[in-house]
Amino acid sequence: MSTDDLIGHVERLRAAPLDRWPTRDRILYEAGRLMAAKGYHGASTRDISTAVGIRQPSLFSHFPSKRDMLVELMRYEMSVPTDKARQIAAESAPAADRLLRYMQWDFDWYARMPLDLRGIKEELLDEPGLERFKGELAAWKRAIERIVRDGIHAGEFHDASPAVVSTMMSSISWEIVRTSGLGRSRSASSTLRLGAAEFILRGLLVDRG
Amino acid sequence: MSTDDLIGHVERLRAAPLDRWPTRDRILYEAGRLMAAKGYHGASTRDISTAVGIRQPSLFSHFPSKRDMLVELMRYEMSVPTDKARQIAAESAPAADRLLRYMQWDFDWYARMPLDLRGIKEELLDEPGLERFKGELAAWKRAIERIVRDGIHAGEFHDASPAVVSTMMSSISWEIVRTSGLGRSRSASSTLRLGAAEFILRGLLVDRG
DNA sequence: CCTACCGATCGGTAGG
DNA sequence: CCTACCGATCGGTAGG
Repeated sequence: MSTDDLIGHVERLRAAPLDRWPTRDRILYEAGRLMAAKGYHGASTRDISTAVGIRQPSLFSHFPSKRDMLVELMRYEMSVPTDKARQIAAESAPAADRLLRYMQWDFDWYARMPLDLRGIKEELLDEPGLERFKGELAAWKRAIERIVRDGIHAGEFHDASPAVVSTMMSSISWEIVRTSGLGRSRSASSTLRLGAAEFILRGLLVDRG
Repeated sequence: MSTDDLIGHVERLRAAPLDRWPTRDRILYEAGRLMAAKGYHGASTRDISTAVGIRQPSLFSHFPSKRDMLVELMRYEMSVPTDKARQIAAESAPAADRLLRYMQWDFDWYARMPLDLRGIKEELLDEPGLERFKGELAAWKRAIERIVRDGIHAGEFHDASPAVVSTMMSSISWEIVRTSGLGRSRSASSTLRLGAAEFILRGLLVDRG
């Protein structure tokens, strides 16, 4: 599935109640929830199947292995935002515009994500078969830091460290993953969403509007 | 062990080569490293004992259970900084002073930590027997946000969201845990350490010095 | 999507 | 700190 297909699929899931989701997506939902609570290794395939309401071996007619559930969640967590960051970084609008627009898209993507991505951690990229996501993570970072560097070069931004900015941004996305999502309270994360983008821009802009 | 004892113990570990550490600390070191790489559940007691160079059952003459290794690591990760934050928050110096001083201490604590704390995640607080650390996490947050609120009230700081500030700060600490420590490169984290404290203060201060 | 089942590995104990 | 070993649980397969 392409990035646009994944985005469209998420829209459809958001529009339907959980018990109307295809089994495959319900498996992904419960796998995400349990990996968030117990970690990837701590969430057993029996836990997942019980939550879905099927028997453990039935999982393997939807996914060839537990790892493939993780790979699918990783696409939502990482591949889609990386694609979006690359796309916005390549535009020619002022850096402040691009950075704000990306942050809004990013924070919104995670805040409205119907799957639970809290268990999808960077260390899992060391698991065999997940190495390819390391390249995507690096590409995301490169895209964001390119926007910051553009802004510094154009005199819009202070001479801040691009790495500090990308770090703070991904930390905030992660915090949004942690505090929002289906079934969790969104109020804390909505304060964060608005406050953080403003805070980051305030720290960067030479001319504070 | 009290907070001061833990701080002193860390100083001593830092001063000695790993192979001169007491077995108990070498176990903690390898447990931390492996939990960072594979998660708490993914790091088996056999993995840990092999890394230490002893047999698996020998671990249990140093720790009553695997969970107790986690509890000990949690003390370094959480109890010590919470104590320090509470202490600095209670002082009467200007908020900007206190905030900067705490950030310097905090970022330095994690940057020079000889144990690997990357596997010590907030979700683990839901494990049975670890609930008490939830209170410490809340106390840390309360202490930081009290400093920010003091600063806003005194007119030193903009009317920012205290929750956004504490979130950004803990995200940065976490990033330092991820990028520094024994055997990892410290250069990225030293940029972050200096840049982030400056960035946060710049975003807060009414009068940008 | 089910029942029946596999070999491997888990955390931990007994006893020295 | 060791050897020997425990019952429980793991991810996954066979065959319908």
